[in-house]
Amino acid sequence: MAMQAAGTDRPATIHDIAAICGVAASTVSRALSTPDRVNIRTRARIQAAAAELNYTPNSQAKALSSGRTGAVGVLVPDITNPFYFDLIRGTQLQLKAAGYTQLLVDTEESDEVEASAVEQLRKSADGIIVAASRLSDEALLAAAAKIPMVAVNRDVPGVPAVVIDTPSATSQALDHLISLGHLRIAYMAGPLTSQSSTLRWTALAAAAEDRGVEVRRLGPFAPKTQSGAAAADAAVHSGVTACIAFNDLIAIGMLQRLRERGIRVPEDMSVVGCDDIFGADFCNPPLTTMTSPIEQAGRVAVSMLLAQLNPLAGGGSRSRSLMPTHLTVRGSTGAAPAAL
Amino acid sequence: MAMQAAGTDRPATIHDIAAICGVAASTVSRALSTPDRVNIRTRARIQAAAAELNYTPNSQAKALSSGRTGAVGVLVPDITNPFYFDLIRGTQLQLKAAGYTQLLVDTEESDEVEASAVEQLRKSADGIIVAASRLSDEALLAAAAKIPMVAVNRDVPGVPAVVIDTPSATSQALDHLISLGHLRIAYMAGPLTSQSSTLRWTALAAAAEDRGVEVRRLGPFAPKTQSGAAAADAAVHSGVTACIAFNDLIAIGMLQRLRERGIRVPEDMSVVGCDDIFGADFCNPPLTTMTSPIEQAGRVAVSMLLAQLNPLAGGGSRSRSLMPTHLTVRGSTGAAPAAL
DNA sequence: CTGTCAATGACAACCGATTGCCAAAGATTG
DNA sequence: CAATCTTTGGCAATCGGTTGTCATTGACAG
Repeated sequence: MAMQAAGTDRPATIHDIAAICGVAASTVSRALSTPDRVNIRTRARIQAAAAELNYTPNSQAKALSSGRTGAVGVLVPDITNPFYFDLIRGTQLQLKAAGYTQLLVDTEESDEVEASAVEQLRKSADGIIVAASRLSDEALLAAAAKIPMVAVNRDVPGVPAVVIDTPSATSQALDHLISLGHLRIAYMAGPLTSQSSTLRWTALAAAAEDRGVEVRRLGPFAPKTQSGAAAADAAVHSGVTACIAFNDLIAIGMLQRLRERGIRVPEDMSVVGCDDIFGADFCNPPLTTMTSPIEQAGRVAVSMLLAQLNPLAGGGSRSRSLMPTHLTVRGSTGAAPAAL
Repeated sequence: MAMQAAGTDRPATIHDIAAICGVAASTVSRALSTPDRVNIRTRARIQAAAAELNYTPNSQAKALSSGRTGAVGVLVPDITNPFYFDLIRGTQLQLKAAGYTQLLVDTEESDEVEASAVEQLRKSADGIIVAASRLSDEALLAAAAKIPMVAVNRDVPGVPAVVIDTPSATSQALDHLISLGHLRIAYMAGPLTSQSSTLRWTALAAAAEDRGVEVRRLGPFAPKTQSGAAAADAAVHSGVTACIAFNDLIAIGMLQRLRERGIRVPEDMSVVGCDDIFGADFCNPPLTTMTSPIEQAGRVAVSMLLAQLNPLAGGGSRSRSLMPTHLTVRGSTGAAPAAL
């Protein structure tokens, strides 16, 4: 059995170490955080004692006195959406590497929940990463003034952001469909509050006009596989031969519905998704989609946030990062059906 | 512009309220947390002022002085595994409903990372939920002695747990396969450190002996779609006509590989998964699998943990909860191929 | 009219660290 | 040998609450 902390089962504090080493608590604090301010021999003793007692600083106390919490809030609209899994994984990895803790919050696609989460996190986190914010531009800007923030897939001047460049990939998708002979194409829109969906539609409409093909907008549809049924029916009813969906969830849902209705993909209808989430490669048929570097976006967002928090080295941190995407062609797109 | 906190942009504290109401800070604290200890009129004034200043208690300070953090750690072996998405969603929902914050940690399938996370969380969380722990029985028991804990899918006497009863579902799966005429069946095992995999195999082997069919164990395989390729090859090589996979990820990976190799499912080979994760219903062919109430398990785990933390009402909290599962038959299982 | 008790709210210690300020001790220099 | 500077480490305040203790007050019973 050990000598010192035999009886005490509660975690060691800075005072325990101070008592053992015969120094003041403040000296222990300095030895551990500002080693240069302490004599090398005292420091060694203190560090040895700390290791002996298996000391870890109490993060609450640290946060209270220093003002920094060592935590970063990550806000996502829907924790069950696989898109955010990849994002969360990216942030988690990078945050852990930097010694930060991730506070994950599901804002349930609600601007109110999101606003209150921001208010809450303002005190318990050093910064936040907001994915696909549902807040208005003004509200987001106001929030960014209160707490260091990086937005993901949300472009508001004045708010540092990581934006996945799906809009430019939509023209690749469009060209792909055109090259397969499609002339009547639909865009299956996402939520009205989603800026991504709006930007994607704008880019698509511009590209369509440029190429002289007709693209109509249908929806909005909730970004869930279940809404794919409605989307599929709407697409069939509108008479298009190909669709570009707001995201893979809708696209996968469409595939299921089209199969149920006996409409063959891609012979009768081509479907393009967006994001290349888990499942896009093994659905039936495998989904042609715009592949996004989601996890990487999460890592970049964390890097930008940390740069904001610790503005140490030279070179001001970039305030906007555009992530490239590309079209991944699989089995859900094919030649347009011959006109009757 | 407002009267009081016009200039100050930093969050209001208990002292601000005290100053406004002309009472001591402690009175404010009591008015908000122990309303009965304060005169109803003073209380009203304080509450009004608190609302006016948009006061929210500082969670760090609260944690430091009260010893309770209002946070619960959730440890999962692999944050990218869709199984845990559902679990996380369940815990997130229930924790939020109870006013707790979720601290999500990815232990990377490593017992060391897991142990250090537990040690860390011990000070910054009121309790933890450990999914599919990789710790030894002794280590887990020791950890549970230090901090309130609920294990998920890990059965160690003395540690409260939520266990999804997949072992008993394996005999359903086996009977299903037998009824389809399969006589040579393989179990594609998960990680050696996974207790779930071991229990599932034990149950399956017992059931097989009971029914007089041959079930061999192959693997272990990592619980990822990528390992499905190796699993598929092993299954084909072993000459079985049906497999029961440790989980859906492996099963889905197998489907992909079998398709590549031109082996038809279910005509040449039947595949059964486990968990019914996102994707199991739209892969090709749709996967026959043992459906687990994963999200519900997360919610139950939180309830059990909270009951442990606040042992208020009568009826000691249950220390073990078994979640029922059932077989969901889809397209990946079919009649055994006729013997040559 | 006085003694007892409950209700109320102030005071101060405390949670575990950080940090500004200062004094003591040792090193350096003229 | 004295004067000055530097290193080192202690003291105490602070962060924002919680909570035990105690004094004051008014109500009520005897």
